[in-house]
Amino acid sequence: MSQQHSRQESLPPSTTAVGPATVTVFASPASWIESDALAQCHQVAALDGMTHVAAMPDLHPGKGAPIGAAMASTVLYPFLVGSDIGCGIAVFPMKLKRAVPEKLAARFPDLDRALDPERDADDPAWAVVKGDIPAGHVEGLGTVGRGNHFVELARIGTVFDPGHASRLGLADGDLVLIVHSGSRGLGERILRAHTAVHGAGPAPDPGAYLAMHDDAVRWGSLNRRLMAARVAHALGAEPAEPLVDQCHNLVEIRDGVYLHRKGAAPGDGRDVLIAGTRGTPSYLVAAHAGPDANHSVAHGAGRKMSRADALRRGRAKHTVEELRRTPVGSLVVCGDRQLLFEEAPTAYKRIEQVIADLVDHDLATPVATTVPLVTYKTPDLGSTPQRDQRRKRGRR
DNA sequence: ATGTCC
Repeated sequence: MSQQHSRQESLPPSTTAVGPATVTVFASPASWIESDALAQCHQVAALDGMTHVAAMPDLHPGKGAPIGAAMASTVLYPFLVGSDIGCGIAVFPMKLKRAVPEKLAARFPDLDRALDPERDADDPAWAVVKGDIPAGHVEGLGTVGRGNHFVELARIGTVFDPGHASRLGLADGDLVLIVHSGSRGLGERILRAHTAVHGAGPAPDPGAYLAMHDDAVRWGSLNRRLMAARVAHALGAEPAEPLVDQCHNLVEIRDGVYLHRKGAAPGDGRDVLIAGTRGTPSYLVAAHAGPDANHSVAHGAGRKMSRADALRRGRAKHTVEELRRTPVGSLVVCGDRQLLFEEAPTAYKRIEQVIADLVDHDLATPVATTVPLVTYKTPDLGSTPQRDQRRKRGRR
């Protein structure tokens, strides 16, 4: 274990009370947490029924609710989970003979193109579907989506805990496929149906919401498996079950309250892949968060800049070429230039600091890093302005 | 985040 991640005395998290609810922030003073995000935490804490808000070190402002927080309440608020119900990160083993980024990038399948049950009936990826497709929802099946979603071929880098890594079947130099994606249009439809009637108010029939929500959670996990199978077949590897698959956007009933996770992964004795950026390593950690942290850990590096700021500042600071070929030597497949700037590594916090905060607060222990080889965001069509416009209008 | 308000 490196000095940086050695377990020292646990740092006391900073806790404040908002009426009956408490807000605890698991970040060191050295970590930059936007005041807007903290204000959102306190707004959430003031909601009816709220008991405790735990803010992770990747906390940043979201639409109405903060991202990177686990929020416990006696009342179920669908907007606290947001539209991407079931979003999560899965890690799959990938056995390839050679791993030349250029060659592999060229062989990635088009993950903007959905698998069609009829047209693509003979696609071998369907083998991962064991039962029914949740909610019978086939639109967008097998697609990655946009925003911070990605599919990444990576190599195990630094191994901090060889024993733990070995139990996962992993060793230095092994290849893995990381899939970060959610429930696409399904979760969005579920939230929209609620907000159209109740806005940011609670679910009047939690059971009815949870039934649809659970479908979206299952759909997201199935979709990650489908994409992993699509990529495995395209690269000439054998599809495999995920080593870890944790959902960071969902609501669960825990200790008799609704625990809303928004960009906060389950941290109760589970292994979690905490995503870095498209140009820095990610961290596989053993999570052991307790009640103060609402049994949660961070889900990624966390945005440092809004998308608008990242686009404006990125255009002045980076060339497209340096964003497509990163400092760690990986390639980023992304035919959408705007998305490339929005997702630039400099638009995110340093993953090392986020991990250090988790370690210092005794929420997680690093197992290994994954170093990107190829990150797939959206098809590279030899991007031209005309094509970007056409793609945006969905006329490919 | 999202078949996104074109």
